[in-house]
Amino acid sequence: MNEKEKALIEAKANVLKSLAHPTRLWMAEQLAEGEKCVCELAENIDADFSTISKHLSVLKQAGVVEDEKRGKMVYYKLKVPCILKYMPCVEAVIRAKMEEQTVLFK
Amino acid sequence: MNEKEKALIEAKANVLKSLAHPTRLWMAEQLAEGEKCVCELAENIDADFSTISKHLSVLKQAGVVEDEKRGKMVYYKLKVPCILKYMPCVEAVIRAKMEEQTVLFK
DNA sequence: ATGACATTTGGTCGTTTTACCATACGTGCA
DNA sequence: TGCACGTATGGTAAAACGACCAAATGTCAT
Repeated sequence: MNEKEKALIEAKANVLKSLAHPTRLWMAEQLAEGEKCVCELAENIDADFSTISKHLSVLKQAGVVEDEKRGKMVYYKLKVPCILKYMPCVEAVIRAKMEEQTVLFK
Repeated sequence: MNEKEKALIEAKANVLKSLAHPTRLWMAEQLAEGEKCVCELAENIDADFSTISKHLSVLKQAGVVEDEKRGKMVYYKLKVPCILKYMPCVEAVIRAKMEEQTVLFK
């Protein structure tokens, strides 16, 4: 693996990592419906505002979302919407695992 | 968000997390070509065997890969191959970010 | 300007992750 | 049976992460 491939793998892993947290994944899924301000996202998250803000910052750093300040509020939206098209496959992994465990009881 | 939704989000985040490490993502990509034994994967990774084994164990726990022991060797393969179909979109995120940074020099 | 509001930033601390080393386990061959 | 080989497991230390609190920033209305 050369330097370039290594850098690409690291970059990809980083994008995945940004989504690999329940709160951040949930936020991204919410944004799939359209842009939302931080306050709207925060309504349904039981965590400090500063925590929420930091999670959004991680997604932004990763390039998954972008923000725009309008008045007092900051709006976030998905930057590359396909980023969530993947979830059915992720769910397939989970289903496969659950089925396997279910078999143990038969 | 009810308990069930919460559990699903956590499960999904967990699958993503298993892939959100350069070494593990690289391994998964290698396995897309077909099953490989630990020794084959190890050839191209600069890390301790125990480290490699633990990474594979994380992928297995997450349900992304499965293993099969044949003789002295253990073979791993992708369990749900679609899990890598996503990478083009992940790369799109990276490209978008890079283009943005490039613009800064114009 | 002042205060209230929405969000971000800095600091601290407990938890999790990751890498390495040493060691254990299971398998096939001498 | 004993040894070498391929892989997994346990322990430990360093680094990264995530949550909270406190305080800063920027914006709007007064």
